[in-house]
Amino acid sequence: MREEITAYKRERVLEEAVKLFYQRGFSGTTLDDIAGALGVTKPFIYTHFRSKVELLEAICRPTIEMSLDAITDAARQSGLASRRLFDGIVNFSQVVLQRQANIAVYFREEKHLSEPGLAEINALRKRFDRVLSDLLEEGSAAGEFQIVDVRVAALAIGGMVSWAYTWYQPDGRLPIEEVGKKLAHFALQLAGGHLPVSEAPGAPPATTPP
Amino acid sequence: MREEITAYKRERVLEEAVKLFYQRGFSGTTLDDIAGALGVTKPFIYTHFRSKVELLEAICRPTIEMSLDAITDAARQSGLASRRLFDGIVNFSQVVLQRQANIAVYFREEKHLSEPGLAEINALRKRFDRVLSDLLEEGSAAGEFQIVDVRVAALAIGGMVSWAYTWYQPDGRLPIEEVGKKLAHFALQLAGGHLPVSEAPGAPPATTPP
DNA sequence: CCTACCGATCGGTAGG
DNA sequence: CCTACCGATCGGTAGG
Repeated sequence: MREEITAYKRERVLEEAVKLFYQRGFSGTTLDDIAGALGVTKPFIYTHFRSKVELLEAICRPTIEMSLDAITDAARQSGLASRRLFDGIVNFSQVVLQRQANIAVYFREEKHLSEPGLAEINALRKRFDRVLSDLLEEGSAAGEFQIVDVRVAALAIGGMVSWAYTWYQPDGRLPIEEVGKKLAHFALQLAGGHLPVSEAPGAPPATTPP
Repeated sequence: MREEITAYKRERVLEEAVKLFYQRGFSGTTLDDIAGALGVTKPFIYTHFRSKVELLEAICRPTIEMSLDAITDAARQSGLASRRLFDGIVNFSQVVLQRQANIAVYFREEKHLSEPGLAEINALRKRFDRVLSDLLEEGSAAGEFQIVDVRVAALAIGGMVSWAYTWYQPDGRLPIEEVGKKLAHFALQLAGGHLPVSEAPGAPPATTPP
């Protein structure tokens, strides 16, 4: 149980840190600010994180990992590339919009990450682009997509979705799910594809053994 | 002539500042760093800029103005919405990629802008989104585009292009012009449109008086 | 987990 | 007498 308490405290620090970094920026936020918001003092933070930069890395890396998982989980399925692309972009959009503050802090404060921390995250991003490129390539080979440059298309789609952290308003016109579906639709159209017209719920399962 | 010299000195300061802010971040760069790179001392900078923040604003605002002009110039032309969208995105891509460092610094360091400086830039960005939305709306009404949500589509296209500052490598595979055309192509496809098949150079001018 | 405090650094400005 | 600068230093604050 002690571990649970420790983990909880750590989470609370992260929660408050990402909120303040999002609002005021990394260098505009002091460790005293974070401590104050939690009703503790600065050294408390140092019992959970070695430095201000380590706090930043704990905000960024898991979020990038979730983004990679979102696209990978969908790409691994069986079925049409169009369907997997759509689902993958919906999943990825959920991560971007549900963890909007983390994504924003990552892209703004990248320069403050440590050398090894940045390297790890860059590796994850390369894998993301690779998974998306491979999926687009697969759909092109199958005649589902029409793409003049698969690598640039992957960057265009990734950017289109990532960018949503700059404009999405949680209390705005559209809920997260709606935005995700629309972005997935645009991604398909960008790739020159579309979902199958008959999307019956009773479609035959793809991996049923005989 | 004295004015020209002053303007030149100002430009040199900005040039060095954007380079260093791009490489090391706004708070990771001291005014002494910038002065040192120019072979002068810090007070020199203060004869041209009132503060470090004013330096940042001089880096950001003109670049956003150029982005707005890029899309507006194309949207104002006569002819098919498809053609104007294509040209507008090519123009906008040029700004993003030719002024890659300025764009990157703006998006990363937005939190360091002054209240009025940020407000001015936000107004420009709203106008950008409006011009692009109107163009998409126009093309939809003319039957050139198929768009489920024009406002989200404008944000998706804007994001797709803006994002290029994060991945474009000036010494990479593709020159700026090529990337611009590919992004414009993807934007058209995202909107469910395409350029007219016959793109003859001798097309009739649209505004010739009888 | 806090009080108390340091070594270092930075943006901005004085006098000349 | 002014504009354009430099050497030196100050007040205030940061991470640890």
